[in-house]
Amino acid sequence: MSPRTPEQFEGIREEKRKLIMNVALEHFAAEGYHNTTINHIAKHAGISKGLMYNYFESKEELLAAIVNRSLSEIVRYFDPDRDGYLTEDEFELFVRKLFKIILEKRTFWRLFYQLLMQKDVRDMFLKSSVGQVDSVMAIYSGINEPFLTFFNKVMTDYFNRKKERKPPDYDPVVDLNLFLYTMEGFGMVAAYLEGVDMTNHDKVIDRIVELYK
Amino acid sequence: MSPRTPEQFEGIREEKRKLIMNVALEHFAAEGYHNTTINHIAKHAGISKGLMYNYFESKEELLAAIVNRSLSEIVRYFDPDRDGYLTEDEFELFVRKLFKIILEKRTFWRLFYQLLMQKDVRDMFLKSSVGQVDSVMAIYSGINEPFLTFFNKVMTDYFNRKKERKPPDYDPVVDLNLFLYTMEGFGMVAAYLEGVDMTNHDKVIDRIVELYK
Amino acid sequence: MSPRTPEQFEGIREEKRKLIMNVALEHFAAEGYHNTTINHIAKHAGISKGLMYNYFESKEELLAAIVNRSLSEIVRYFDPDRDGYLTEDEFELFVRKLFKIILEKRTFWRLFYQLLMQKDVRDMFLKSSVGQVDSVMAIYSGINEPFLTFFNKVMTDYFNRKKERKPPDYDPVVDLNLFLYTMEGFGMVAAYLEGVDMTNHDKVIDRIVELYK
Amino acid sequence: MSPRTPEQFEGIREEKRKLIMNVALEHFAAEGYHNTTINHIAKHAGISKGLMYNYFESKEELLAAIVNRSLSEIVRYFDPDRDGYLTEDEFELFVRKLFKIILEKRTFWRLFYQLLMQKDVRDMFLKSSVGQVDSVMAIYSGINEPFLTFFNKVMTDYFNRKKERKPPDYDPVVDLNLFLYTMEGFGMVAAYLEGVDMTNHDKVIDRIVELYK
DNA sequence: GATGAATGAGTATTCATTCAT
DNA sequence: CATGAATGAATACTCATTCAT
Repeated sequence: MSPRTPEQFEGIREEKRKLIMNVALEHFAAEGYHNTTINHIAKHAGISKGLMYNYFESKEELLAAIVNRSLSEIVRYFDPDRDGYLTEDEFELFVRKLFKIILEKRTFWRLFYQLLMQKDVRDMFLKSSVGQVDSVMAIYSGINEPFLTFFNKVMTDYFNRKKERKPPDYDPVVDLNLFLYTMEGFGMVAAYLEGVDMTNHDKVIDRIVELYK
Repeated sequence: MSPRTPEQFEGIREEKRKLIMNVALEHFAAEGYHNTTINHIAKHAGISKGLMYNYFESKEELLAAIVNRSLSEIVRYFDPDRDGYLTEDEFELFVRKLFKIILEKRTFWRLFYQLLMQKDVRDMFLKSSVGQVDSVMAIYSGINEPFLTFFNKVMTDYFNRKKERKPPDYDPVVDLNLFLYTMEGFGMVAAYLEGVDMTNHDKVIDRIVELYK
Repeated sequence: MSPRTPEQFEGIREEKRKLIMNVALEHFAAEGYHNTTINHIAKHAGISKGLMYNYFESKEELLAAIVNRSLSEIVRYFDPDRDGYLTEDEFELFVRKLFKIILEKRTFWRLFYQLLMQKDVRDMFLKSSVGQVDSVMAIYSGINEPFLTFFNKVMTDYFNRKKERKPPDYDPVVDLNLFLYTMEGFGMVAAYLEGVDMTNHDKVIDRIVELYK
Repeated sequence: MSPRTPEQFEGIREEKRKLIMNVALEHFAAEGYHNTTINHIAKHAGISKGLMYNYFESKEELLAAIVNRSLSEIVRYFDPDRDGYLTEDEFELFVRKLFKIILEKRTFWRLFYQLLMQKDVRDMFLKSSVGQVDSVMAIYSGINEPFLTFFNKVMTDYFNRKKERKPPDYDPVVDLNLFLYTMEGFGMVAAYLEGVDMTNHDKVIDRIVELYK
């Protein structure tokens, strides 16, 4: 019955924010951003519409918070030693990690690809564009430019170094592109095919590692 | 001064229909289906809102008409001799054709991927789902089930036959999946990266053919 | 192949007008005035929307034409010798005629009662109101004031004269009102009850005659 | 400054609902259901269009709420001891009550008859139809089937029993029909004739009681 | 903090009517 | 005479956002 400390209040606030974001992610991913009403989210989060606006300035800001949270998480997930040098084994680890996170966070990816495809929403995030690395990655840039630059550099470097182990006609840029296409194609399918049959996706991963390591 | 003949009317209708569909495709692809208002389309097509409804029963029907038109075109595009047997050279031809159409119809694909990502819109088209072949293809099924079944069969057959030319540990299902992922990833990137650098995409195609032929 | 004479043209025009009016009546009565579109009528009459406006200046005018035609018909139907004196036998004849026409022209009455109930439509017809005689009759006034005045006078006169044959407490105004209510209630039920059971309506008529003759 | 209690909210809701329904009834009755726009109602109720939809899901639902409220009231009004037996005095009471309510709720009846006459609106309410008892009553059935069945039974029973007190050629079905026609005719006239002269309606009631008791 | 009543700009759609041919 | 393409004002309904309590 003793009055709550400021820390407790802060804790409660943080919990509520998380709750709202989780509920919103669920519905944004399932029904689409435009089709999900604030009312709907509030109701499912067990709070009032008004309170929503106490936690988030707008529907857009709510979306941004969700995307940023998940992307940060992903960036953290790949937080390497940042030495900028990817060994073959580190590459394999990275690929396997990437697949793991794609399959684990399917709900978020469903939302993410959806956003990627809608100009107005994309514009919220996408500020600058970057050369080699592609659109899925580019969306980071609005949020985590340093990571993207880093990723770009490391990957290009890795594929360039492969040249030594490959036939003379080997083109690292082509290989990098193919690798990225494959990962993205997989991501999209994994995110969107409802009952995606992943029984043999282990073999697929092995094959990718084999092809691009 | 003499009244218009039925042929003239038909001509006018056909022209206007095309005009509206083209304008709508442009805007659906660029701004998103939900964000493109009928008003906007009408204005850009230089007609009144009311006339839109003389040609299309609803916004949904307009979208359906656009998608059906393009998909039919694509199906026709791949209309083979239908002997169900894909030789290696036919496979190569098919891949090159696929790339060609992806790059030629980027506007449509931009719309298409967008639709794929939005549950409510997807539900308009997606009726039945099919085993092996993935989501991008599955959307055909609502429209051209026979083609999809055919495509599925032919591709599976082709990759199975490759087994003879490959090492003993070769797994055709894995290879087919990788191939599809790559194609889809490429499609998405091509459709979405605004100024996608396709300077070396010929080499990419060559490499794909090399990998999956 | 000889060119049509002006009379023939006029005849064709008259036929088309009738056709349109009949089709329109059918649909106005069944689906309601506001729910029946000009397009619908034109299509069912086998002509173009434009031509409709060659025959009738507006939807309203079409409705007015229909109502006027039918009411005139009814007025003509009751066209008496206009001596203003209704004998008991003439009264009975009149009642039986009234029932006959109600049952024969149910489609029209359905429309008529519908119009009666909608202020905006009623206002098209109803100009002046009249004392004793009620609303169904009052609607005539906009169209056939003389008939209504006549009807009013004759009926009042008839019921007044009945006083001699009735008990001392007999009130002709009350009786006239009751008579009119009954006729109107019957009219409404006959017009509106889909499969109105009229098997014993002969007995009902007999009884009305018996009561009010 | 303290937040409103749920009871306060409920109170506000109830008041506003009533307000909207009353305003809507007024306008529906006067201008017709189709001619009364949501905008119009909102403006006259002093609220925004949007708020309307906070209280009623649609224009149709608003109408249904109005009709149901009034019909329930009427059913309650006639809620007898439900012994199913109508004595002569109870019949007289019932008739007088009926007239009373018709004259008191003229606005509602104006709407009601109007609805009865419009197929599309009627279909909203009219589910099942019933034998003897007529259309005005039949509209109850969608809402209060038990009451209608009860009414039907009691009335038929009452008129059948009268046979004993009447001449041998007395036909109760005919008499019941006539009675219903008269009541309905009166209802319609009362509802619709703007300045209906009801100065002598007491005598009319007396006469009806005299005729059908 | 918390509520949900209230707002209003926006959106798809309808339909009587006009008019070039 | 005849057609139906074209118009535009009107209409029901939605939803993010505000705000009094």
